[in-house]
Amino acid sequence: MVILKKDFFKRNPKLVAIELLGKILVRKIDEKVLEGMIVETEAYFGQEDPASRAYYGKKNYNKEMWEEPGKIFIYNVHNNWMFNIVAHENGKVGAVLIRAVHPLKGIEEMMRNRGVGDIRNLTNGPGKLARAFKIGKSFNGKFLSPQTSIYIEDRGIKLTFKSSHRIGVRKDLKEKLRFFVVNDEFVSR
DNA sequence: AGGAAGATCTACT
DNA sequence: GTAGATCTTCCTA
Repeated sequence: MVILKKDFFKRNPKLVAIELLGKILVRKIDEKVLEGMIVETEAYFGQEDPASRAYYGKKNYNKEMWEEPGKIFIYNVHNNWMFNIVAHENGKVGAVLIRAVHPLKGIEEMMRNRGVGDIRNLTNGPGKLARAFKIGKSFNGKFLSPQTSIYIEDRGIKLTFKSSHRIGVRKDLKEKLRFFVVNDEFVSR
């Protein structure tokens, strides 16, 4: 039961994306605890990556990708908040997008936040999980930690995973940078 | 002011 | 499973 710290994210985003699978996303809201196991991620690099938010250089809306690993990076797409974690080696740029989690605890609360009764539809997409966990723009630029009420735990779970190309992007790199757990019903699509 | 956006929901063939 | 409309936020590449 280890809380992931900055060092974990201070590596190649691809590696971080892979190792994030099976980790537990924990969110505390007042007395309530929400937990979900991460089952789908995508890695994004800096200016060399045409699908990355950082492709056009440092802007107001993406500057977090240049900042310290372990920070939360949030942006909006079609009225959905995307929950990313800054991850890169020293002097580089990058982030990992959490695309889906497997709900473990606080499921009723997630249903309330989402306005949905079907558990399979609760957190199987980036915008959905953000809504279920009540994650919005206000967390942008904050560190993952118990103090900010969002953090990630390692409980030693290891799972088999596969990779594919990233979803929804116009131009992708040759490399496959989406990673997902095999046989988990909460993987998106 | 206009448009694009790494998505989601609904309503179907 | 796929198609089309549409929620809002943030940009002007």
